[in-house]
This record gives sequence, C-alpha cells and structure tokens, in this order.
Amino acid sequence: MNTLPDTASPLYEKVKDYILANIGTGKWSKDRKLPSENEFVAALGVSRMTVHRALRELTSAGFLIRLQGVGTFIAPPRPQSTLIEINNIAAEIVARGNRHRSEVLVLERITSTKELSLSFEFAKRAAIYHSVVVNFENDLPVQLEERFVNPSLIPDYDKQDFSKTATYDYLMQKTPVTEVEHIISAVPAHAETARHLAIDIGSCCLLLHRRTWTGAVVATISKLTYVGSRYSLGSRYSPSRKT
Amino acid sequence: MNTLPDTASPLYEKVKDYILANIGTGKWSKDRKLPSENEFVAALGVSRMTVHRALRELTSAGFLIRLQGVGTFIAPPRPQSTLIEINNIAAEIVARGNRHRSEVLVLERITSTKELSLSFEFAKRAAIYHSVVVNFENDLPVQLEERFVNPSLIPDYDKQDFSKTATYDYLMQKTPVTEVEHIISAVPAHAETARHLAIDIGSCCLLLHRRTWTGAVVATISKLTYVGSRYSLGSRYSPSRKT
DNA sequence: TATACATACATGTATATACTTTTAGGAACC
DNA sequence: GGTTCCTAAAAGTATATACATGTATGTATA
Repeated sequence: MNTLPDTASPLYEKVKDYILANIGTGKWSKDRKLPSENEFVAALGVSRMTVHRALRELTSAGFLIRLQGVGTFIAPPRPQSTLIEINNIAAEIVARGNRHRSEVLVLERITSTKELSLSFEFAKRAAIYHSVVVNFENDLPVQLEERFVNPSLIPDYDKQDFSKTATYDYLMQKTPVTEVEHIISAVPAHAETARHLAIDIGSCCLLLHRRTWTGAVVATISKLTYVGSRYSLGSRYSPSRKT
Repeated sequence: MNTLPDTASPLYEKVKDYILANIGTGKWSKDRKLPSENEFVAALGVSRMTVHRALRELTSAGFLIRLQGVGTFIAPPRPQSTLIEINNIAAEIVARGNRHRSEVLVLERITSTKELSLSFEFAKRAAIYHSVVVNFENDLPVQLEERFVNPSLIPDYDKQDFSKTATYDYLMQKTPVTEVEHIISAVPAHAETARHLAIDIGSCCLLLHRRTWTGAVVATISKLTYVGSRYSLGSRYSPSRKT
C-alpha cells in the first residue's frame, strides 16, 4: 500500500517528495485541496506527526497553504508584482489598483550616536533622524523601511507626514542626490521584522540596503525589507557597449 | 525555574525567542556553542521534542548550525560578498581570492518547444539552446544558472566550453545586446534547485530573471539562483536628476 | 607509537497519545 | 428567514518513548 519512493532519505522527506510530485501532475488541482492529515496517514501508512511535519515544511517553503480547521491547499502562483526602478512603493501599489497606507513606527532625532552601527563619517554629524515605516497594500504589510537621515542636508524632515508622503520621491526632490547604492540580498526574517510584517520568522525576504550621497557626504542610509512572497525588484536598461 | 516569557504564543516559539534573545546578549558567544538539547530540557522544563523543534527552525532560518554528534552553534555572520553589477560571478569569486569552478549539467539544442514555458516570440524560433550550469566557490555550489539562447543570434554557442568561460561576458561580447532586464526576487528553494546547490528545500535564495534583447528580438532568457546565505547583488549609480 | 574498538553523548527520526484551537456546517430555536 | 448553539473535522501543540546515526574520546591492543 505504501506508494512512497524506496530511497535512503527520511520518511518525512519521502512524503514531501510524494506530495510535491503529485502537485506537479495536477492530481489535486481541481479545487487545489489536498487530503487531510489522517487521509495521508491511511494512504501512506506513516504516523500523523510525520505527515504533519512534511506538510508543515512544504507550507513554510511556500508550496502549500494550511488553514486550521479547514484543510491544506496548493499555494497559488506568486504574484509577480514588480517594483520598477526600486523607488516608489506607494506609487507602485496604487498603480496596481490597490490601497496604500503606511504606518510610522519611529520618527525621532537621535542625539547620542553611541549605539548606532553606522559608518563614522555619517554618524558623527549628529543629530540624525531615525525613522521606521511599514507600508501596507490593502492592509497587508508588505515592506518595512528603516532610515537614517542627515538633517544638515534635509531641512524640515520632521515636519513631513510620512504616512502620506512617498518617502523616496520626497528625498530625491529635497536633496541634491548625486549617487545611490543598492545592495540586495535574500534573508530569512528576524523576529522583529517578522512581527512588523506579520510573517513567520525565517520567511524569505528581499533586503535592500540603500545609501544616497550628496557630493562626498552620505545623505541617507536605509534598510528596506520586502516580503519575499509578495515582491520582486525590477530594472531594465540599455548597456553602453564597449565593443 | 522556567525562564520563558509568559505570552500566548506556543512553547516552541517561546523557546526560539529565548534562544534568539540570549544569542543577542552574547551569552554563548565565547565558543559560539549552545547547550545541548537535554541541557535545554533541564533548564527550561519542556520536552526534548519541543527544544528540538525550536532549534531545528532556528537552524533552517539561518541563525544556528547543528552538527549531529557534535552540537549546536551560533551561525557566523553572513559574508557580504557583493556581486558588483550583476554580471560575472566567476571574476567576482576569483577577485575574492577563491577558487572558481563550474559544472555544466545540461547543454542541448531543443527542437520541440512544446514543453517550454517561454514567451511565444522567443520560443517559436526553435531550435533553442538550453543549458544549466552550477558555479562553485571553493567547491561549494553558490549559483545555478538556467539559460535559453537564441542560436540565430549567437553562432557557435555549442562549441564553447562553459566550464571555463564567463558566460555573461561571452554573451555580451558575441551578441549586440541592446537591452537587459533583471527581475530580482527572494524565493524559497525548490526541490531540484536545493539538490543542485546542496541546500535545504525552502532556504532563502536570490532569484534573478534576466532577459537580453538584440533590437526587438529576445536573445537570451536566464534564471539565476544564488544561495541567499552567500550572496548579495550590488549596484551603484548616479541618477539623472529631473529637478 | 599507532591503530582499533568501546563508549558516551550529541543530534536525527518515527511513533503513539492526548489535548487544544479553529472552522464549517447542520440543528434547534426565535 | 435569520440567529444561536452544537458537533464533527481539520490542523496545531506537547509529551514520552524508542531507536538510529554521527562524532569525539578514552582505552586496550598490536
């Protein structure tokens, strides 16, 4: 009765492979609903905990969605919502016909720079503005931005209403930015980030480190975290060919 | 004796929070080795399976490293190896003083395009070259590239030794690329990718979709997967200001 | 000295069991 | 018809137990 592959891997891995393979063939694609844990137990002859672990891991890997009291479903394909040019998340959300809202968690002027882990040439010109903002798309948190701003370059920063303003646009207009650097990485969500974005610890996130310069002076340092299951970053350009 | 927080979350989440918090304070930072599962059981008064689950999830989230028979250790900080300009991974690896090697998994000319999920205007000009290459840094697989190449634009593609050649450079030299598009996302690793890159299913990966054009014709379509725990993508540019 | 083995200890896997929490749906009631 | 309540079913959590597997280390032996 056991239809699992006869390999050397652990049982729960076999169950995962079995389920993945059957998702691939479209076996359960009619209503996208998988058998219950107990049905898997009966069909495969393994314990419920083993089935549960397999389903849990496939869920955290993004293949499945589980609803307590309801069942297990095949996850819909990821929406390829592309964030063109890595700049204005608010405009991007509105352009998709969705509702944008942001929540300012922190907006303060820092006078002590002891605990800041910033580059010295930036940190030494205290006071720095520190802000943390969550951006929502239809009330679902999708991005978290932590920002340090050099106030000598951006006057009236604290008078701005950042729950209304598209921050990047604002900064680009108010400051003579001469250079922008982006470092993009894929990281598992840490505890605090996960809490703010309402995702599980360890979920895949796109992490964008951004620094902007005005001349030789760093104007802003930001850390932008996008929920990996909801965002991509896009760019398109024409290379200057050296041939 | 129970030092866990008194919140409403599940026990294993409390244990995870407890461990994360103590990693933060540097409690175990001398040799980076954590107590054994049984020591946690004695200290926290929970079952070993609960401790095990907490440690396992923190491990798959990248915070810990576990060695069977040895113990549990705090994961070292992620090397910020930046891939400048998103192009030549081989040069990048060598520049870091490491050994580069690549392995060609697939190199074939496709004549039937039925099973290809490519854009029509590209797929219809069969035959297309399909190749899959893994790149290694010091024998550790770090990137997987799957590529479709339009042979009408790149003659002698199959005569090239791609285990030696920096592919992107090669293509940029051989073809009159007029435009490049990159879509970057953070995704959990699928089964096959995880196998090729020797990581767990569900690990965070940077996924780069790249299309290059020659005039109005798509010349290449590639899917590059970077192991999230080892790579970042970087860019730095001077914006043309509209003020 | 060096090899082989035994052992202790660490994590890894699998099961059985019990209970909790959430949800859907039907039954009873207004 | 609509509301409330009950119940079954589904996933979620927690524990105890057993055994498997991998590693380091000390000890006996060649």
